[in-house]
Amino acid sequence: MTNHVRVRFAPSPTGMLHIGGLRTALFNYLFAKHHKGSFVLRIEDTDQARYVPDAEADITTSLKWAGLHVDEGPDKGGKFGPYRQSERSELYSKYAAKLVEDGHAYYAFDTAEEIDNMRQRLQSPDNPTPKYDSVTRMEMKNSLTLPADEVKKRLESGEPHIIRLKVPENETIRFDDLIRGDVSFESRGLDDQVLLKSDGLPTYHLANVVDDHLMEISHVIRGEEWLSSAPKHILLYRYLGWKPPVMAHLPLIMSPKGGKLSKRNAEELGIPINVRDYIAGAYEPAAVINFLAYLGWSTGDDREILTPDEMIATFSLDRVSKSGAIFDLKKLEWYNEHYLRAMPVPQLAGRVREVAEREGYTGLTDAYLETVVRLMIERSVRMPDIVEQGRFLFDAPKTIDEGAVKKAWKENTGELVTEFRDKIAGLSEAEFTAAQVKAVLSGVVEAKGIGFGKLMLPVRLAVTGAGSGPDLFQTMALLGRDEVIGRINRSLDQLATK
RNA sequence: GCCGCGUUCGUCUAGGGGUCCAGGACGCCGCCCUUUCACGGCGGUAGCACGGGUUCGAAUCCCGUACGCGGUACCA
Repeated sequence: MTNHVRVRFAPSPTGMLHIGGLRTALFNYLFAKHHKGSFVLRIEDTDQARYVPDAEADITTSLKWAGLHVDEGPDKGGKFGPYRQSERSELYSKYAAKLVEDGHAYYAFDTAEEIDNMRQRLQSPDNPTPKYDSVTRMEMKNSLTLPADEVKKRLESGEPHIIRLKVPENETIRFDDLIRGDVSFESRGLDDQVLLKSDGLPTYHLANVVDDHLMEISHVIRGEEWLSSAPKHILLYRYLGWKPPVMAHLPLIMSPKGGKLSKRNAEELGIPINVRDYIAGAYEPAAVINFLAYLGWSTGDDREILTPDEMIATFSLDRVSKSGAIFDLKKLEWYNEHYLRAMPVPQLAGRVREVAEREGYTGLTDAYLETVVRLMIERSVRMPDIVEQGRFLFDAPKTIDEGAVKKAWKENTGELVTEFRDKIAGLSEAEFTAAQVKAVLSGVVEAKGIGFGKLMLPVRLAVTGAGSGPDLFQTMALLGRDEVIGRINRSLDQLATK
């Protein structure tokens, strides 16, 4: 298994890259890197109707963001290209024709209506979705039922047609899945899968088999939603005379509400569904990757935080679980906090600057921003929280928390705060340090013989507008004497007129 | 309906016949730290779906049931 491991991530550009897709990509990537193999990106754009022009760029951007670098792909090239299926269409029709020639596939001329009619005719409570299969194909319009010369005539006249796989009537198809072990299907339960569509393009089933073989893919690692069609793929490998790659079907990522994680059942829970939403939400890629890695996989020891290298070193498919994993946003947030706090302050400050400037807080020094980061980091989940939760460090509060005022602002509070203000006004800007300001406040408190909080809380309210937050004295020192005094004056006015 | 795959704390999981009256992490709860909040530290809550086997012994093996999920397209 250590020989020439080649895996692929093969998304179809029908929409933005899904978080579940990123997890599939991650597992492929980790497996490839663990075995010193290749990670291939292949774009499965065989569905003209659902094609989304921006999707491929989104996939590429998302993988880069996550740090999953591809060894071969549309942008990167490689000796197995092209890596877009739309650029390989002749290949598929060639193999489809060969399959027909060998008697393992056949031409079908049925219109959509005719297939519909068949389904309606055969539909019953016992069989709600009749298939085009080994029993019904003999009553349809195809090269198995039509005389050879008529088939030829139809083909030559350019009549729209498709190619279907001729699934054997009664056979057990089994394969060994690396995650699930021995899996078997009865061929009678399979339909005669369409291989080549009437637009001349292949379906996923044909295309993935042809490409995986031609690209020398050693392991197919994909979501469990593909397990049911795996036997058809096994059949195709056999009929084409190829050795199938090793299969591994990953457990699905589920919504806390049940079912596959999808836009509908995730976004209302605050779970971003597309990778681009994580990027926009400023999640830490390392956190998302660490979180995703543990969704269906574990190291077997007690580690929770892993660097990419550690993941690569430890990863193995036999430690992937079989059952679906529910997406836990709280755990992702825990990971995100962890990685956020592990980041060097100057680096974080640089990123905070971008957010701050976008909101109009310009002209701030690096030193200022770095202090903001130190003050806010312990109470932020994502980077932009530093600005959102710490807005009072950028701007005077527009409002003062009503509830906190009710609790902390008593009869004589105004006078106390006024006295504190007058005292700090006597400090020079240079003297206006956290320690000094704290000493001033302590002095007032002691002189009045009251509790520390009786004055500290009102001052906090007056300066930040909130009843809680980072250390008040460091906050005031950062803001500076004049700003603090200005805010206190405005708050005093505001609270006096109530 | 049929086919397939699953089922250990609320969640992610460890566990691959005795060392498990089941371990870790997130969450939740409590205490400590702090004359704010948060961080941090400490502690706690909580689980082998059910029923039959096999075995001296089962969370671990087998069968069945229930439940969940996936598939059942000229979509991937």
